[in-house]
Amino acid sequence: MTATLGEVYDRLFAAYGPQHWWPGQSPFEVLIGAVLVQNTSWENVKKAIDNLRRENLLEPRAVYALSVEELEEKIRPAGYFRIKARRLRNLLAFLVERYGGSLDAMFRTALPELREQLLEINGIGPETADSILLYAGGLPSFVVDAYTHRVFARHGWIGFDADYYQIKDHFESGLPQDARLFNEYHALLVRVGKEHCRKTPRCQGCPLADLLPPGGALRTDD
DNA sequence: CACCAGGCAAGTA
DNA sequence: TACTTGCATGGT
Repeated sequence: MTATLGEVYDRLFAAYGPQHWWPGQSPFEVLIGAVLVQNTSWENVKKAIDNLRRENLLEPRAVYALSVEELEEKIRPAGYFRIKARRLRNLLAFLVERYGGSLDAMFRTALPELREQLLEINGIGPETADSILLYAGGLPSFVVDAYTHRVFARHGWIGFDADYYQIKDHFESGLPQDARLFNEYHALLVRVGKEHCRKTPRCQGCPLADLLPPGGALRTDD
C-alpha cells in the first residue's frame, strides 16, 4: 500500500492533533536546545536549559559572557557537555558578532543564505541548522531527523540508504513551502516515532499500521 | 548489566 | 568518496 505525503500527514494529525513544537518557550531557547539535543534525549536537555533559566541565562549576551568552563558546568546534564559548550559558543559568537545578538536581525536574512551561514559554524550540521531555521525562525526549511528517516524507510517510502538531502527534498518538493506545515509534520513524525517506531517497533495501534509496505512486514534493518 | 536518545566533526584508507 | 570513532549524561 502506498500513500502520499499529504495522506500520511492527515493520518497523523487526525490521530494526534497539533503538537505545539518546538517544546521551548522562546526563539533563543529553541536555538540553544537545537544544539543540546544532538543525539540526546530531550529530558536531559530540559535539565540543562533549566540550569540556564535558573540563573537568568536565557539570552545571547549572558550566555556568551560565560567562560567555556562555566558553560560546561551548566549544560552537563545534556551530555557531550565539553563539545556542546564549544558548539554553543561558536553559535553565540556568530549571533553576537554578526547580528549584534539579535535573533530578529539574524532571521531577517534570506533563508538559503542564512542556512549556508549556519552550516559554516563548527558544530552546526544540517539538522541543527534546519531546526533553528524552522522552529526558532519560523522559516520553511524541513527538518530531517532519525525518526523521519526510520518511519519513512520502514514503510518503504524512502530507502534506508537515503541521505539527509534526499529525504529533505522528498518532503520539500512534495509539500507547499509552509513553515507551519513543516513544523507540524516533523513534530508528528517524532510523536509517532517515539510511540511506535523505536528500535523495537510497536505497530499495534499505530496510526500508520495499515500503510505497511507491499509484502506486509515492516522493514527494520536500519 | 546493556542499550538507547530529535548529530556532528575528525580521522583513516 | 566512504567508512569508523569519540563525545557523556540519565532513563529503562
